[in-house]
Amino acid sequence: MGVTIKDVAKAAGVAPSTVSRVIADHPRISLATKKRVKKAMKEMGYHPNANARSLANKSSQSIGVVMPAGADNALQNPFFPEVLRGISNIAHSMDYSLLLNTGQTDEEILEGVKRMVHSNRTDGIILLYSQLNDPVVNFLLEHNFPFVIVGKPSERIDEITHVDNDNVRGGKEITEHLIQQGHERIAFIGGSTDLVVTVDRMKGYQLALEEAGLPFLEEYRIHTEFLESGGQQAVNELFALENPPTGLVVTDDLMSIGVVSMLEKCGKYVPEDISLVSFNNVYLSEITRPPLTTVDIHIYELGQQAAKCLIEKVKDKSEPAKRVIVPYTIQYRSSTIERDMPYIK
Amino acid sequence: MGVTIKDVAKAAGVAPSTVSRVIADHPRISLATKKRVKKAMKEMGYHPNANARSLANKSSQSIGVVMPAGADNALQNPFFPEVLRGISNIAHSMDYSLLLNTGQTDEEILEGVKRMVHSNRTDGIILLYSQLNDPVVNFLLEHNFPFVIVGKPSERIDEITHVDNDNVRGGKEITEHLIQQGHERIAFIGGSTDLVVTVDRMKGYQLALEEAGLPFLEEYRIHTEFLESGGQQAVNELFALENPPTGLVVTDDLMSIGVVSMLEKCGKYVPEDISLVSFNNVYLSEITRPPLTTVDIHIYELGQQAAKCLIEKVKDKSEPAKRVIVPYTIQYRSSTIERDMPYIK
DNA sequence: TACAATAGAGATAACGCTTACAAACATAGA
DNA sequence: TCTATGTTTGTAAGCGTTATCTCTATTGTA
Repeated sequence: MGVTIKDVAKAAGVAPSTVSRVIADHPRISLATKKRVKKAMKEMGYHPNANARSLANKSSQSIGVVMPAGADNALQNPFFPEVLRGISNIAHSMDYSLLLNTGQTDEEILEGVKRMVHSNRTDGIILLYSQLNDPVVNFLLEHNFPFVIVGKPSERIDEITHVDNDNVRGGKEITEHLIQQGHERIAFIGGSTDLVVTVDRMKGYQLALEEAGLPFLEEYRIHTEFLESGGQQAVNELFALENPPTGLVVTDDLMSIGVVSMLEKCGKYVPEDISLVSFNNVYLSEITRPPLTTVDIHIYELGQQAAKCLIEKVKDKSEPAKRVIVPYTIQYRSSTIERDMPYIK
Repeated sequence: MGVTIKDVAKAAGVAPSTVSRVIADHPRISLATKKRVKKAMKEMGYHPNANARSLANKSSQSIGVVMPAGADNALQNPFFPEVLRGISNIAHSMDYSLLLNTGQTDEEILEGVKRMVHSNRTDGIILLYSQLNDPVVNFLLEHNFPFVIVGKPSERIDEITHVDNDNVRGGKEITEHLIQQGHERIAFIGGSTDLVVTVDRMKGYQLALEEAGLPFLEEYRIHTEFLESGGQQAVNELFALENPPTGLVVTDDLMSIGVVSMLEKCGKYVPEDISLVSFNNVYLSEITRPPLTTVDIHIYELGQQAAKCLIEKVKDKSEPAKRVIVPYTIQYRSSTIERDMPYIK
């Protein structure tokens, strides 16, 4: 149905291989024929067939993007469309297509990745999450298939190209902000400890506490997804403590919104009764009430960098594993407030 | 590098075509050889090359998904990951891949779609938005390329398969809820009128007002993106009116959160001072404060249906244009409150 | 002037798979 | 025994590109 390279060749009075060379912008081709062929291509509305190209080239000019498994609402996090935008931006500018992979379960994801890789549909893969002992990572590593992780690999970190923020430092700095405002009882609310990002941010939180000589208390740590009503209960318990916290470090803006809401149910207001700091700086954190003081991790750029790294790696398989740290900035807004009450033993 | 069909054929002592037939589950193949070939495939770790397949088949077993242009924050709307999940679910189960297309501008989008179509990389396309006079739609229509719209086409509606909610009725019903609660001065806040969904929901709003004998006032309608600070100003103006509204119909949960926040800046609280109803029922609308009374449009199912329709259409091009209406439900939560104050002329 | 070097373009063989079409084989009916 | 019929498999020609090799002019050099 479509116009093929042969049709163009015939029309331009050259051989198919010549047309191919024109497409590839081969140097050994005279300006005259180049023009003639290009004209013919335009006139006939010729567009190369990507599948044929991929077959001959053994390269698909497309990169796979893997979202975490989510039967739950985690995927509703604006983080994902935003990284996608960043990735898409670079991919587009480099003439790569995006192949998306999602799934309800980890097995489904793995299966999808296997398909992508084995079927030669993609040249490389970007993982939009990083969790402990991920079979997908192992698979990719085993097959020596180019991939990059957005986030920090949970193991074999030196072998895996990844783009990340310095979440430990970010966690530390944002916690310090709370400390500087006079808070001494600061709790931590984060997602699953299987997620590397949670662990890192908590490390930063711990570091800040230690440096300030504040205790790092077990009962001040909550790990929840806020999908189950368990979240509410955990928060309740936190404030039923003898010495409830006055400051909260929450690892995600979306989660923060849930927390603010839960607190209010208990009659606690942010920031009047309790200060809260958060991570990601999605659009929401600006329009919610109160606007959140949050670590802006520059999601869009994370995506861009990931795409860049991957394409480099795809073009030259011998490219060594790299680590790109996208600097964060802190958005100071109004979810925290000065506090001078001293720490009560 | 990879194992090819020939390798398997040799190993199993059959011809390549036989292997191919085994893959395709061709009926005219003896159980014995089928087993033998399958065993060989497994042992050698054979996986068909998708590009070669697509080339021979003239079908790529993959569907393109087009997100709206967004240099702005509109894409951070949880709507998108959610439809994607729905689409992905069906696609996966039917062994289709997902090709994603985004872009900063409308031109970029169009260009991307053209590439997808011309390069034979995709068998069909799902549009995740519907706007007035969309060049993408025209292009697809012109080329008679299978596609479906999530939403309502702005024109040639009978020629375009689309899956949508009854947004007019939804708009009407949710507005009626406000009216039943005694509200008589109800304003409307929505996105651009270029978006069909905005128009439809507004129509429903208007219908409800008219049926209840309430006036449909120009000054009660705001169209904004809430990205520009213009949003704040518009809301200010609304409440500077002689008779400010006591009820608000907002076309999107994300927008609602912005509105609630803006109102609070003006010292107005939802639902105490003003009731608010909304659309979409994303996860956020449940965890925000107050939890929003909102029209649940079943985003996930929209995605599923769209994928199903597209795949049908792809498999049989002569499939007529269809219209699938996913029923909505209303989530009553606590962003509205009874009001008995009568309408003041 | 002769001969190597080189630029420009054609022929042809992959790339891995599908699919008529043909061939081989077995079975049954005459 | 021989043809007719049906089942199972093989052969080979694409699908649309790219890459390699070859051939012919043309240019430069001794």
